[in-house]
Amino acid sequence: MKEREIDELVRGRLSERNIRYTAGRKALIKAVQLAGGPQSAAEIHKQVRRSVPISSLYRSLAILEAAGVLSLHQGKVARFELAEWLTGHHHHVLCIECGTVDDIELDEASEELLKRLAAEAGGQAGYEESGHRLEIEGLCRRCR
Amino acid sequence: MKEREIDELVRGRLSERNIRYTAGRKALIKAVQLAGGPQSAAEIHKQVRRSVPISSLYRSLAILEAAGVLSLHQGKVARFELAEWLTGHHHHVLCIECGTVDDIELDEASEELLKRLAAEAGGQAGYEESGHRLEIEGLCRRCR
DNA sequence: TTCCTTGCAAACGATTTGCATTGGA
DNA sequence: TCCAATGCAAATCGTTTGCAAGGAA
Repeated sequence: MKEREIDELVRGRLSERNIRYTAGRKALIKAVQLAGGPQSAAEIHKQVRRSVPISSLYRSLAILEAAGVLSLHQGKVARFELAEWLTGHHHHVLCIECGTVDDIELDEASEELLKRLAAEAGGQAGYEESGHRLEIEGLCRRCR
Repeated sequence: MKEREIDELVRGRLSERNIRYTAGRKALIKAVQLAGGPQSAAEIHKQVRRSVPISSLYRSLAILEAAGVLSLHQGKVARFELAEWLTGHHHHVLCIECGTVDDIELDEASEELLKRLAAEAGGQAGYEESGHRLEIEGLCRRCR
């Protein structure tokens, strides 16, 4: 999708919600779009420092996320787990409501499938695959 | 793997590196192990507040991670991307060397497979699956 | 004795908030 | 005009560090 289209879609979504699509926000969206992967506030700020002060940057990120224009690829608190040589290879399920993260193990066939799929897709992207992880999002039992 | 075994493995790994396996660290490992999923420093601290002050907690987390006993499931800076209704559904490839993150799209068949696999596995874990993401790690072209 | 680890307090960096001001619909 | 957005500075939160004291090898 090209810049112009995204721009129009974002403008529409925001105006429905009485949120203004100002020059600063436009710059911010453009920076994220051009990056080609998830960006931190600092990285975005690097691209828009002249036009957007850091406080507005953070405020706009929060507003745009709440409006569904941006999505949070990973949160800001570090999370630790036992290394895989202690736990065995596994994946995660995350509750979108309460934030719980549970470990899950796939059955052997699925794991084999996934491994092959990851190696294949990684290869096509020009990467020499060395690992993969699957994160499944949803509502946990308690939040349902 | 049971608590006792993990304990021995950790003790071994640490002693090789001249790192002491103190009561506080043991408590910390136990807390992570019992949690069943990646834990934040705050969550771990909740379990060991009587015995481990927050500064020691953070220090031990860093030491244990460097020793390969803990692994960081997600870092501490928030990262944003455009929502999927703007970009289309996609996944990520990460270079373990330079940290680049690239978006990739799977072919339809693989995506279908993955979607089914995620819904299935999420369901078994008691989650009502609403999404999934695959992160593939490896070496990018430039780093190879 | 040696040196890793601890515990407290101070320092830090990232993020948030209060408030007066600006600017778009 | 009205209310969202801005910009600065102060506050806050999670995390890190300095340093003196404690404890294991």
